[in-house]
Amino acid sequence: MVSLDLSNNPSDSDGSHETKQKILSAAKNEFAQYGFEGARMQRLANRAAIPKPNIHYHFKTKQQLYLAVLEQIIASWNQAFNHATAESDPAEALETFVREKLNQARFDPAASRLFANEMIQGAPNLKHYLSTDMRPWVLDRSHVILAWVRAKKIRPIDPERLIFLVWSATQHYADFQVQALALLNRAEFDDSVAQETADFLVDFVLRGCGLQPKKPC
Amino acid sequence: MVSLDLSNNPSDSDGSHETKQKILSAAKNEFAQYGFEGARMQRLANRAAIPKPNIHYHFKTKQQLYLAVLEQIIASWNQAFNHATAESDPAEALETFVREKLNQARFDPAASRLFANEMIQGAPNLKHYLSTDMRPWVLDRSHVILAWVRAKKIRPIDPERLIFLVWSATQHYADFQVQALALLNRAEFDDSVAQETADFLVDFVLRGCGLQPKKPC
DNA sequence: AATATTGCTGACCATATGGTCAAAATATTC
DNA sequence: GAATATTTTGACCATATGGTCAGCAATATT
Repeated sequence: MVSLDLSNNPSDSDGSHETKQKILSAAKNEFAQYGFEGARMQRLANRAAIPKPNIHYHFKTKQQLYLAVLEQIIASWNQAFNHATAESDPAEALETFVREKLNQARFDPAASRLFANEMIQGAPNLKHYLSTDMRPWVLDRSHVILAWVRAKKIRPIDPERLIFLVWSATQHYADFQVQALALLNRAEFDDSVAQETADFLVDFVLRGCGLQPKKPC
Repeated sequence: MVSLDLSNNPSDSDGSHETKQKILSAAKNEFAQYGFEGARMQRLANRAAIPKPNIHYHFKTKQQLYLAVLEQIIASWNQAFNHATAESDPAEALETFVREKLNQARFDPAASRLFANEMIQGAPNLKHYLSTDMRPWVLDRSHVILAWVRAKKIRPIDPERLIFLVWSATQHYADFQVQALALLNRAEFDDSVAQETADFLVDFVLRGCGLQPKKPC
């Protein structure tokens, strides 16, 4: 599901690898919070606790660093919901999908926010990825869902929109975390909030698909 | 539901009003796309087709302009879902809510994206608004939903999370429009896409709330 | 131990940035 | 229609920005 390729320095044997990861991590957070144009190389360097020129040693330009971060994020997003097949139990598969997506959003909110920023801007660097990698993946997953529909395991439903809805509902908790916490009157996105959220979403999605919720009333 | 107050120039009688609105409109788009830090005053001036100093005549600083835009957006978001009462028909009220929210996202995506940017950044300028205005509003709306639950018009459900889900599902179509179009393989968010989306979401939300969808099978 | 290679950094640069200001243009008042 | 107040703008400024570079430090290599 990966398409970007931006291998940078030819030598990645060992020592500098650590620094490079520190930079990538700091960059992810900086870009996530401020977007590409709003990100500042100096502030990024401060985050990584290294001198600014060191960044430019490992990544020639801001743009290249940004692309490297994007690549890393995309590469890490290739697991969830891939297990499900036409033979799977829809309720179980959907529940796994929702929980995995929510975990991604929870444990790597910066990745989610960076992606959000890129989308808001019109995906100037990911347009190709959207059509070349993401859409085929969605199509593939849609076929599974449609198989469930044909087998009457699930009510007729637009699979693409279902996937998109799960994405929005889960990612929103990462991207709009301040809002979520303010509205739920919670201080932080801790285990209890996460579990309540996951339970709610699973329940809601299953019902939306016409499936029985876990706890029957 | 409004709290910000940043009246700028004392004289707003007439002539400059037009220019001011042009600036505000251009600023909304610029800030929406690039966020506060990524926005450029010069690019903003180009959008508004006026010289840059003219902006600073009407708005002292970038920050003040940003706040003025935020204020305008917030003020325009005070209608949807306010009609519903404990006596309303839940299905009807929820449908209206979803459709109104989706229309907002569709016809003013810049507003939605600007708000998204502000949330992603941690709401540095809207923290107070979230707790002082938005949360009370959500609480108030929650009471209506809870009344429906008590009256057995609707299944037991967490009202705050329901509202948050509708927000996320609708806003996502504005904020992630490129992604939505790429995944749905559509060229633009036209009437047909909008209607299909609205129908899907209404149906899904109603089912999620345990209500009968419009077209019974 | 000497040498080559890689990794790191302080000082620096050209340019872009938010913002100013005085003067010009326009509108308003008497 | 002269006088006044408001709005617009070209020229300009101090600073911040992404990026460079020469040299130093550390690590491999021979």
